[in-house]
Amino acid sequence: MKNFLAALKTVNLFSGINESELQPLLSCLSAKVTHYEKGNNVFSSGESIEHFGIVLSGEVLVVQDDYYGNRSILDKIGAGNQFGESFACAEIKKIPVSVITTTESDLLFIDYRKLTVPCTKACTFHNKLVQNLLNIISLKNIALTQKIEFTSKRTTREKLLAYLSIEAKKAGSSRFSIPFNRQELADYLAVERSAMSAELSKLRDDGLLTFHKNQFELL
Amino acid sequence: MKNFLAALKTVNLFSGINESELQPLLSCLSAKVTHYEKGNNVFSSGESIEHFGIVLSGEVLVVQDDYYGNRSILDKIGAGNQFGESFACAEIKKIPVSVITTTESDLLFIDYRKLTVPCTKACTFHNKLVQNLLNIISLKNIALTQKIEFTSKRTTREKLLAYLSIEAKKAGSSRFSIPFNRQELADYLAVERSAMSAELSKLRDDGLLTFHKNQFELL
DNA sequence: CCCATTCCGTTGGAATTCCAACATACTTGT
DNA sequence: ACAAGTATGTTGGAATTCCAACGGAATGGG
Repeated sequence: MKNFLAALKTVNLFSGINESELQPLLSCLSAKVTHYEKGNNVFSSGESIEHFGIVLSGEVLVVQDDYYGNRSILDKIGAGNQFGESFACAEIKKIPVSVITTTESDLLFIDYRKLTVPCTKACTFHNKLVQNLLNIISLKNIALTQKIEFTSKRTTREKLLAYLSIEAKKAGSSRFSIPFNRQELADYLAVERSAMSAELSKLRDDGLLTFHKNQFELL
Repeated sequence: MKNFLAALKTVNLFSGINESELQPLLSCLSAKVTHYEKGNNVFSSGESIEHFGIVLSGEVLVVQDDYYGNRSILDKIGAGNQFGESFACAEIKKIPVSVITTTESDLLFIDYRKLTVPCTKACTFHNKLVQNLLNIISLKNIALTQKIEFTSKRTTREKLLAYLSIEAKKAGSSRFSIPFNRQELADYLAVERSAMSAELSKLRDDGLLTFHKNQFELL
């Protein structure tokens, strides 16, 4: 486990937990590390899982196959990040996704039930872990809700204005910068990059905003 | 509190908790009921909240105001349902939404920190509560992710096929029914109802599926 | 400095969606 | 059975987006 200390320290599920507590914590949770070769199935859709994973080294993909067998990539998880926690915590009988390794990987698995049930030793970090987990899932929840707000608008113009006006409000100023380049913003809002660029220019011509690179100002 | 027993029994956060345990549970959590008049602000955007609400009677709206002051309704919460739990659990400094009552309402507030910290009396329901909360938020998470998968497709046809093919897979059969009428499905997929109807007909003519009301079959 | 690459804005035609309007079931209440 | 209301399918023109292609600006090596 020592080899993975660097990775473990970057896991946000463990944030606020002292490095010296990590070892007892992991044994208390009876966490297990498993090594996978490239291209292995970690979880298969249809399974029921009560544990979730943390990538210590390597990379995994969360993928979804539709009725016709077309596979789409939902997420790419690198070292220090976790996967499957929502499915484990939701206790659903059949997970709708599969998880596969894209490289040789070391994965840490944690049983989510062990988190919520305080152990006999009254470990102090149990509460912290649960709070961290709630934090992580809730933050994701908020981000997803926000994104749906934007992508549910019908036109590119509406999507842009919805997104930019929330960013302005978040920044507390009419001048603000966004964390995306054009292609990323287009993907985020689910529109064409070039059409979005054109619409940005039109918004500028209509006197609604100005921009330079990822610096924007609403007028 | 007794007046609200019927409502409390429908709260899914309390599912699996015995009715006789509700009273001690609520006092252990130092939960408080507050009465609101119609049109009151329960939470205001910009605040920081460490407690979330449960509607015992009446109704509240979760709303978001953009930079220009346009208000959009994110959610409508009736008796037995909760609001704000993601914001409380995410511990964000400024919530991006406001919550207002649309009718006279009785709201129950619970401090989310009291949930995660076991009390001195070792209440048995603490674990259950935390698991329920994780469950609820995770399920919402999964539902939101799924919806984004569909709405991120570019064309109505792609959205329909993505949605229907996942429903077919979920049902484990090429024949299945969906929980939406046409207008609801259109709203869910963020497209026009009439355009969607037309596209459904085209998909039928193209031999990809058949349907009758909310009964579908993929071919 | 030059070359390759990436990012961004622009443009025009094809494809798609929106929108309003209308027709036809199907439902519901009386 | 009838009327009113709701849900769904259809259609045509307007508006929007997609898509491919291109050019210029900015960036990063070598």
